[in-house]
Amino acid sequence: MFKAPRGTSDILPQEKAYWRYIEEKAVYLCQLYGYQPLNTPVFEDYQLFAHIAPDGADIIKEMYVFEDRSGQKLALTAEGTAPICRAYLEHGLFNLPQPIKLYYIIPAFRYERPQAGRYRQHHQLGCEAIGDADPALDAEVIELMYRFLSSLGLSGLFIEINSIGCRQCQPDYVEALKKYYSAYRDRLCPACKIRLARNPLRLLDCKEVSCQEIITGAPKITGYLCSECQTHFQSVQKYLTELGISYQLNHRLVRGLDYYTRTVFEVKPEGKGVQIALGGGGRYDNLIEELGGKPTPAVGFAAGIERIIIALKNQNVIVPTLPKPVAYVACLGTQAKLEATKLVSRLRHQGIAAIQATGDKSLKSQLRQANSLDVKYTVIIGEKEVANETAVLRDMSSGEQKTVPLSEIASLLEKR
RNA sequence: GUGGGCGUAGCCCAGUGGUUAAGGCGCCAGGUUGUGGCCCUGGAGAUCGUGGGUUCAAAUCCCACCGCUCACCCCA
Repeated sequence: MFKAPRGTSDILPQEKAYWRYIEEKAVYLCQLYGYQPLNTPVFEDYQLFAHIAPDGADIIKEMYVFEDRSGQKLALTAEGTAPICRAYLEHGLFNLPQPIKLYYIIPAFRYERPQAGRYRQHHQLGCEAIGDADPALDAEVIELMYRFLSSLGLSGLFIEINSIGCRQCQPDYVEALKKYYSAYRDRLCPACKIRLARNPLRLLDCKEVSCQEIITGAPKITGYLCSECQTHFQSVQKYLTELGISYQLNHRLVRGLDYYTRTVFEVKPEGKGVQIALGGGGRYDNLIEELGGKPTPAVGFAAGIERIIIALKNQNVIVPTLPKPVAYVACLGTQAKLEATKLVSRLRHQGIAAIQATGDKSLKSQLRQANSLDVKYTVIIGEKEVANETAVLRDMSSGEQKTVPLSEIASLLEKR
């Protein structure tokens, strides 16, 4: 038997209730904040993603890379920001008044070992504000992300923010960090030895007990920010405070993707066990230039839909169920079935969700099915009703029923 | 990529070497003549994840692979 590939899953109707709920909230809030939908393809030129992280980075190694029949090297979308920037450039969106605000819900693919909240195909809601360096946008994006998650009914969310500087000041900090760490080289965990050489900022993120002490004494990036970055970061914080968004400064927060500059942030749910980030993002003022555009500042976030669903379940948030059919049309006999078929069609044309009994089931089993479908009404058409051009309309919760003219069924149901 | 736990019908699960693999949920059909939800009765549904091995005999022991899961790594 075939199974869904590892790290992927089918989303069954019951699960879809969560998706509907999340997507509706997302679409509503995004338009409320002035973000417009833009969808990018599920695969892109492989080279597009080469810009989001250094060569040896995991996210590059974890990409689904393949060649199509023409030999072009492609990759399944690994994250949403680079494709959005590509589309921004490709369609000349920089010619419109800036900033451009876009959102998307797309699948993203990473070949990694699956576990809770980490899948080979997952889905992200992302929002990007491109073309303006205003710290008010950083705050707006953070507020939007926070509001989105809390409006879903999630509680205990906490936001962490940090600034990782810009091309001017970050290198100074990285130097200082390297210098500090080189004194402890032999005490570092194996992973950190690699980080020291390859991606020193990630040293701060290490969870190894033996490295904690070293991290504590490490220089903090906030001490190395250039005056512009400092001012920017302070403004972001001021805006957040004014907006009533509470946040925690975490000078150890760095993000895995290469393109981030200045503001970075994450949202996590409180609770025991691992705290996986529901969403994260930051400013990426260099990415568009790296992709071949003019220097263009931008800021955005992405939230993981599957992770949000996990959090909703953990917190026992009740989500609205998917709509149920209103009427079930049962029938007895060939002639009745014909009438039932016509009635169901008429009901549907009038916007009344209706289900027709199919097969040759007994009335008993038809009603059983109606019951399990949780319909409000069952319409029963038998020999007698066919002869009289009537139908029995049964209210499934009260069990009351009456015989009415067939032609009136639709309008009777419409009123309820 | 590293390490731990697990893998019995659609779902939950009993069964740790020996006749036709148990139960619950769900599903299907009945409980007289055209009526659901409760109850009762019956039925269908399992190559016991896959492939090897040990043994007279394996769902039960061993190995490999696959998958699930948890932690690490990384990330949404």
